[in-house]
Amino acid sequence: METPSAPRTARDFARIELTRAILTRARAQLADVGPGELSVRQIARELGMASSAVYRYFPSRDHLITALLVECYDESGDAVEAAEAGVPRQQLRKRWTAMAHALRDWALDHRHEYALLYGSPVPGYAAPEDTVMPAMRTPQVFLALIADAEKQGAPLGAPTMPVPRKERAALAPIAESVGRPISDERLVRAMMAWPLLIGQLTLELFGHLHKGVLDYDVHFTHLVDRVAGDLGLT
Amino acid sequence: METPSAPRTARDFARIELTRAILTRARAQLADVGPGELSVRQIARELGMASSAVYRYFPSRDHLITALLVECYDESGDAVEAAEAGVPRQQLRKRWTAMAHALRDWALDHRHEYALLYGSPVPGYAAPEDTVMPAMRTPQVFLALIADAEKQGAPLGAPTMPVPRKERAALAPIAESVGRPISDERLVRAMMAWPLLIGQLTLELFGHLHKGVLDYDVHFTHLVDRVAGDLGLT
DNA sequence: TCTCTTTCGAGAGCAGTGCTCTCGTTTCCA
DNA sequence: TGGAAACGAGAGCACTGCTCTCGAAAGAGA
Repeated sequence: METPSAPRTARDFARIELTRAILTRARAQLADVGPGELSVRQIARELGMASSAVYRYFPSRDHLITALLVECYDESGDAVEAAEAGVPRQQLRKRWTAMAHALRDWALDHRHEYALLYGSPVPGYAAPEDTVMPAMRTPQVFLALIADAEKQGAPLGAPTMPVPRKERAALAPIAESVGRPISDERLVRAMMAWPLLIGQLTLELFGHLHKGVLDYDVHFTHLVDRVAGDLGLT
Repeated sequence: METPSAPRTARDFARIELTRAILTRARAQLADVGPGELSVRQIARELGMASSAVYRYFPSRDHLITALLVECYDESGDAVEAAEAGVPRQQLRKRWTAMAHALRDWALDHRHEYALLYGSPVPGYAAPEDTVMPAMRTPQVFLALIADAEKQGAPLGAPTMPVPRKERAALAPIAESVGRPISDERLVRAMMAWPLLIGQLTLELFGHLHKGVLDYDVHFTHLVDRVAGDLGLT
């Protein structure tokens, strides 16, 4: 599993090259079969090697899938970060809509990968430590945006209800992990925007909503706009 | 697959009994393995029959899973309907919180079943017609509640933004399917509450949020309260 | 440069899967 | 009561993840 810290010998190079090749074939396979149907033997076959040889590089199918998981987290994180970074810092609303639509676009282009990230956990429920950092990238882009809004003193949308003490306590660890000041009210709204985004994409991609009855493009756009208003992003 | 419309012979009775037995064993197996790991052979083994015999009752594993799907939709629908029906009609807020918490409770008690319903689609992406009716039960409870709120003239929470023409057009089919008048603004908010609910449950159950860092009980409660306020449920 | 150890790929094999086909047996219906 | 339909069991096919062994290749230390 572990890559040699400094590739020195020809063997080291061959190893990381083959590791990459395996991951690449796995990704390609993921394009049309879904994480559950991913086959180690098929990958080996496409690479012209014995299936047992793959296990020199990934000790099990689950480890392979885990590697795929961080790769996909990183890729979607890249897409979101790039889209968000392309907008001038003070245009908060546009930064939000850019990242939201970037995530959706990526999801639509990589349905099985999205399922791998945000669908039901596929292996024997193992979320190894390696995955939590890459998984946090997109949420962190979002929270940084929220912190910027706080810093700019962007007024929130119409007030709703006070944040009770218990909820404030529940959110405290998250507020702390951001490392920048965010008002409770703003944080609560942010903590509703994220599952709304994921929930909407999940319902769209997994087809749980009556197919074709809803124009997802315009609905998603409107939904993102509303969230922007709610978060006071102008 | 199809059950005899009127069970008359002993064979008919045996058939529906065995069909039920298979489904029951499948449900039991689903309690601790997840939809993807569901094994026809294992079910046959537990029932003391040859695996080939199962195929007399379900032509394929996917058909079995589909049957499981409608069963789970119905079960969660029952739970939600029961909880919502136990609240006096005019207490709109309580009806909402009751159904939301009922859904979450059911999901927490049936994680794999929830994954089957709202996680990544497990078979070769087939959502047969049989599943759409049961799948609509819970959303329909919710929409009926919204229609009741409209009828009672419950004032919505603080205004946010107007509903653009395109969005109104997109939602038209859904408004129509409800069959009762709902203002655009209210419908839009309802159409945000539902994915928020599903998204929150998905993130909680699939553990995509840093484990243990958030008290899901209190957060979910607060979130549901906020949605209630937003929907004008008092 | 020559050993010695580690790493590698390939092949066979195990236990499991979904699914099909056949072959007697049982059940029902006319 | 005889023919047709449904049934359960078993063998078998093609596939899976994974393990083990074995011979070859590569690197490291002398």
